[in-house]
Amino acid sequence: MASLRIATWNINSVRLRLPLLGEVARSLEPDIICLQETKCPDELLPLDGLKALGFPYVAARGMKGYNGVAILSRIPFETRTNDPDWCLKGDCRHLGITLDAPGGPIELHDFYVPAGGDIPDRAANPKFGHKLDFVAEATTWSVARGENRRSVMVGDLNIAPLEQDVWSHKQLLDVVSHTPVEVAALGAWQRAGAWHDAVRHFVPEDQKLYTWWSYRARDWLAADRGRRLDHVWVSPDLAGTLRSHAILKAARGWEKASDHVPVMIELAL
DNA sequence: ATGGTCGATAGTCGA
Repeated sequence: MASLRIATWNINSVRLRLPLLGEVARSLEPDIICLQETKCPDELLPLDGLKALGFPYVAARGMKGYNGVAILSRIPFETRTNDPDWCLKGDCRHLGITLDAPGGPIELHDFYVPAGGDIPDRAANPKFGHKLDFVAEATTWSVARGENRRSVMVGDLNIAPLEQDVWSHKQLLDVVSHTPVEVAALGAWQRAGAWHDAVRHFVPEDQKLYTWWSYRARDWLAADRGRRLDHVWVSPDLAGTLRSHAILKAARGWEKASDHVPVMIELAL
């Protein structure tokens, strides 16, 4: 049995937080790290620094200022090239690879779903419409592709689907990230791919679970008003290989922290 | 108490 550890982290600037990425690598010892919000054009990616952390294989889809995803790996992979340009915006929110994993290839998708702005109304707020359109497109894409096999999907999905994925279900019903329309959309996407929630596999649904705490809180730890926005999903055939999970909450308390913390799952292949 | 704090960027925009 070989172990495969896949982590996901909204790093909120890969250039600013390259040292913290090293801390993540040392803390979790992942084989693969999927990043979101790298905020870095590909030609400015600190490639040597990333490789020096122990990840010789790197793929990135970045742009100036906003968004951006990247995948770092200790094992070889091929980058997928024909996946959709979501909402035809060219905005660097998805990167897919095929991993040369133990026991055969594994398809891995790294997503950064639009945050959706502040007002949960498509007419009043185009960003919210974009978010819903993005998830709907991804759902349609999943339906067309049929049931996933040996596939993993990670990322900042910017939706906290379960009541215990937010600090107060009632108080966040009208807050973008936890509105019923978003939760329904994410559920449709998940069902379309028959995806298995790999973190809730280990943590019962009646237990609070967060991966993000706002920068705006006076004391994020004391207030603990978090949300679970970052997810790892696996295809049904991989559910039985799930061995462990980790949510690196300590990373939120680091100097110059991202507002998201790394999430990791371990497969026994 | 509708605020608050970040990052990229060079005025604000996005989160």
